[in-house]
Amino acid sequence: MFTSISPPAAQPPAPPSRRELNKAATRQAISDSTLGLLRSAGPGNFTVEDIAESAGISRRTFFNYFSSTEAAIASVTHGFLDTALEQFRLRPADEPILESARAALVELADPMTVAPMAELFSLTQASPLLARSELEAWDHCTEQIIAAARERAARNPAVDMDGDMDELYLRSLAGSVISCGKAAMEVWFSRCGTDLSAESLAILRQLLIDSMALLGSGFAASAPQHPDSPASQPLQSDSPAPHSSERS
Amino acid sequence: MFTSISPPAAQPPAPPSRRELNKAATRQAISDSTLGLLRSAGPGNFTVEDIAESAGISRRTFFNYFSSTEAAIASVTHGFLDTALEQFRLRPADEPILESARAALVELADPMTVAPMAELFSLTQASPLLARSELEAWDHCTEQIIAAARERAARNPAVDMDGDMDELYLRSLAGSVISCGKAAMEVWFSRCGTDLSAESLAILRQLLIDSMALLGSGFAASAPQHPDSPASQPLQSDSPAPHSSERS
DNA sequence: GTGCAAAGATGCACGTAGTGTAACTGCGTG
DNA sequence: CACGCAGTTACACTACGTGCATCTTTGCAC
Repeated sequence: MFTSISPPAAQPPAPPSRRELNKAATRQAISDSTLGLLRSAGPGNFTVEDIAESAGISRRTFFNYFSSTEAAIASVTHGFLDTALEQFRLRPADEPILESARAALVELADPMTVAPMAELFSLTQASPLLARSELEAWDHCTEQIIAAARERAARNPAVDMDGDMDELYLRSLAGSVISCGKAAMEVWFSRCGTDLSAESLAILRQLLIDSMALLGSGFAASAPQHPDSPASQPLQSDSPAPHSSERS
Repeated sequence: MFTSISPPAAQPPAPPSRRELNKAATRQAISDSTLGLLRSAGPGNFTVEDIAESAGISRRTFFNYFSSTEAAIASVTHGFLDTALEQFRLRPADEPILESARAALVELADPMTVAPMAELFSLTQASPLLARSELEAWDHCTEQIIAAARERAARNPAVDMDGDMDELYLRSLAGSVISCGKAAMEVWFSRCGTDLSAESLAILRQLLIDSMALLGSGFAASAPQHPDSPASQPLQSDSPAPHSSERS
């Protein structure tokens, strides 16, 4: 993937200037140092000055990149959710949102992608100090999904956007999707910890699929009385997943 | 509908001791002073010392009650969500969770209950500073719902709790319910602002009902193509709640 | 009432978080 | 090479949150 000759004009693809590079490197160094201290010292047991020293920068510079230690830590979550959003955005516009979400989430069950998240989960266990920025990250992702879904609908005149209903619909759906994805992640971690083996990732995939299926089925309109009926049809990850649209 | 609120509470029926009373009064004074400053100065434009002075206490005492200004502000949201949880908990144990949630949420559409929330919404508009504690409050409510639902299931041997599925089910459902309730509140506020008239509350009720219906129907497995079909038909609270389309 | 013990409020000090500001350094450009 | 600018750094300052010692209030027994 050589982006040929794109001097400094293109917006996203080719600004490999020295300054941008240094900035990215510094940002990464800060993030790494923060994670390192989180590992060695534990949450709440190190200061911004420690991070700065570890990253080889000044305390002031840290705040030029992140507004707080929590923000630096949450950059992991942001990166994780950004890949999900990326996947979501390049789904076909006429696809049901739930199906797009399912597809995007399943893409996350990849070693390189979940590894940082899994470690973050393990490091922030029983530490409400860090929960704040995490919640913010998920909430931010919700807003992004709303924006993406709205833009998708705008490009898709087939669905009539009744100005009255769409706002509630979009916000409810996006929030629920995020909540279910989060729930799947939480259950997965509580079950598999930081295990990144193929079986563990398969479980994660299935949990994500199941949570989306629960959402799509309206949670079976009741309690999970029949483990076979509501959402556990063993649909495997890469097969087309017919996804029978269950309308009422 | 007078819920016959007797002066003391249920479990702690007789602790009107002087100490408890003073503590409650101080706590309320702090909360009031904080809200007052939020009104007069705006978010981020006053310090803990200002609150303490306004409440007639010392700065140190403030921190004996709240860990931060945000926490003091979020006490409003906590109170709001606590009433919802209270309603949820006294629903019959054999009722579907979604229906219980719907009933509990509709109870919130009461002037005395929503008034503080509505004002908080208006005061914290465009202020991400306060969003953190708000998110925490909603998240805390989610955990409470999970706990309540789990306890309910434990007392209801009819539903078999498959140890494998229930965790994902509970977390997904609870998170989705909260997300939808939140979405309804947000839409309501963006539409009605701090209007607490009967019509406005009817709209809120209907939004809450609609969001739960969306959830129960699996979001119609698609986009809201038919404004009449997806979620608005079955239940009307007590007023037709005329839907007026306004678009930006 | 008086005395006592515990709970709570207060003042003080300390470390840390963020932020404004001005000086400084290295990269990009003419 | 020199200039301009993005980015870094040092410094100062306000505010936050907490530990600790002290003082005041409350509850209780006598």
